[in-house]
Amino acid sequence: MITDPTQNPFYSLDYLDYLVEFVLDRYSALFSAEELCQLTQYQALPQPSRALYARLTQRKGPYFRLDRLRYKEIIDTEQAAVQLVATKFAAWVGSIRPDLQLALRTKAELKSLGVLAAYDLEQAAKPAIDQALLAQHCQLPTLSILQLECGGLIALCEYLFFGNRHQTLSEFVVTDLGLHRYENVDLVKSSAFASRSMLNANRLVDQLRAWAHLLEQESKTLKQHPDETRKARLISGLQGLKSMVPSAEDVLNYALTRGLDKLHLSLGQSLERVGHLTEALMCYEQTERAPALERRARIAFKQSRPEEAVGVCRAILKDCPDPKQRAYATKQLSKLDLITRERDSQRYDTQTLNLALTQDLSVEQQVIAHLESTGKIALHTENHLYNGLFGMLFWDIIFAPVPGAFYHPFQREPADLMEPDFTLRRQSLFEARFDELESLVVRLSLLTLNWREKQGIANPFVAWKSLDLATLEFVLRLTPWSALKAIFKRLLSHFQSLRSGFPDLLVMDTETYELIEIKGPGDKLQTHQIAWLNFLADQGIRTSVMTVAQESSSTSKELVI
DNA sequence: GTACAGCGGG
DNA sequence: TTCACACACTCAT
DNA sequence: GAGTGTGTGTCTCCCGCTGTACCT
Ligand SMILES: [Mn+2]
Repeated sequence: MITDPTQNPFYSLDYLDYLVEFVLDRYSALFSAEELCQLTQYQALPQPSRALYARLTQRKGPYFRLDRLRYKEIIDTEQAAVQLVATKFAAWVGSIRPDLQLALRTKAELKSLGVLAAYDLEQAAKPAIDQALLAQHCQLPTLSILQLECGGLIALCEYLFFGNRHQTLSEFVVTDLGLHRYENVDLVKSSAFASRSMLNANRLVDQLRAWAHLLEQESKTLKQHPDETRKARLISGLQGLKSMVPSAEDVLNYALTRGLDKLHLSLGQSLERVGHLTEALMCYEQTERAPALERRARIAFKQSRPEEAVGVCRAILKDCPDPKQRAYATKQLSKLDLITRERDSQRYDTQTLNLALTQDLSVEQQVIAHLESTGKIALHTENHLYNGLFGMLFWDIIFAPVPGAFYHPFQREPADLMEPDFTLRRQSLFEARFDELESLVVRLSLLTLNWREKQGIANPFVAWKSLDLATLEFVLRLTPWSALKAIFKRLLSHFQSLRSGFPDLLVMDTETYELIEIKGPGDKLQTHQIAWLNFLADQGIRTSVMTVAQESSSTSKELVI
């Protein structure tokens, strides 16, 4: 904890000071001379000015009415503001911006000044009022308006600190209030960025992804409501964006690789949607991330280059772990008689249940209620169950201070979690843990210990609210280690694509449990669900798919196996 | 008058 | 400002 | 039936205030 925001009126300033010192300590080599100078100037400001700056940089801004700035830790706001202006951290713009004199006033204020009645604008919308009064050069008493300068400086510090653009200083508040909890990891001088060029590349890719996201939305809109003009603009936007994507340099960090991968997929998908298949293909060729290979194969088929498509499908089967892409490749190749699909027999059970379904509850909840009437306890645990057990039993390894994995105190996961070499970089730790876990006593005690000690702390594998200790203990006790070990190893082999697809329900009887995937009317098994169902069944875990049908007019509830 | 969205504080 | 899942829709078969 | 898109819950807090639009 850095400070207690409920007690310390200067909490906002203390957080900013902490952050600035942190980045100066760790990243001073990445700042330009000008940025360093500004930061030094900031640190030399009198406390009230720094306090005001700390407040304003957290707000949307960048314009603020002096008369609306009231903070209990700042006695003389005007004096603090004057200092900020003197050091160029802010500027007075009230007298040179008549538009702001209007925009920063409320409708009620303009009304009490009598200008609405004078120009017959009582019923107009606020933007229209502002525009009209501005055009009339309407004179009003001048408000002092402060414009924040160097806003980018603190944004840069925040980006350096967190290594991403979605966390901000409010993370400090929320954490010190106990609303978020993060594992305490020794940061071992790890850095989010090793050089300025790496930093810049990350920020650029973040920006490009934001734009690509907007264009992706636009491409969806246009698919529904075609408009040639907007489509042409969209396409040129996509092409422009595509040409701005930096090539993978040698100075890559995990976040940048991931960002680039997602950017290529996003652009590829948008281009595909507007029918520019060749350019989409070029995007997909830039990344290994699923479903790039599948998209490449589909496009090659569409463009009548079956040899190329077949090659891509073979590549999927050769070294891609994603079940969805593998299923696609298998299907295509066997359709062409290029492989003999070893009759991938179904190894899980199926059952059908007729229920009088209602709209107000999910099918899963209704089945749970039905099972309870038969004396069984069912929970909708889905992916949380085995992932949660994994998180509990491997907690300290997930948060092991591997170089480069943790670089600030608010990380919910190691930076390299999704990397293929995540396991390799923790090889000996995993091996030792797998050995220890051979003992049921160790498994149970690790679970209990971590459940108590780590309660509520963020862990990418643990969804605290949807689990409870008794359930996990029950499952741990009743799952043979060989099965659990196999599940964990499969999870570890490619967490990104294998953490999902588990059956919906955990159904517990007195001394057994089973897993049931619920399929309501109109819902079908997905390929990664089939993959897990078969795998779990292979491990000897009772696994089935329950198809729920709307009960016909008869009132009987019957279970047909 | 109410409903709602956005913002800001802790 | 994600991701997983169920569900709805379209098209070609 | 396959492919694609959409809606929902969940994730990364939660409450209160303000300003606006729209309303019987
Ligand atoms: Mn289901």
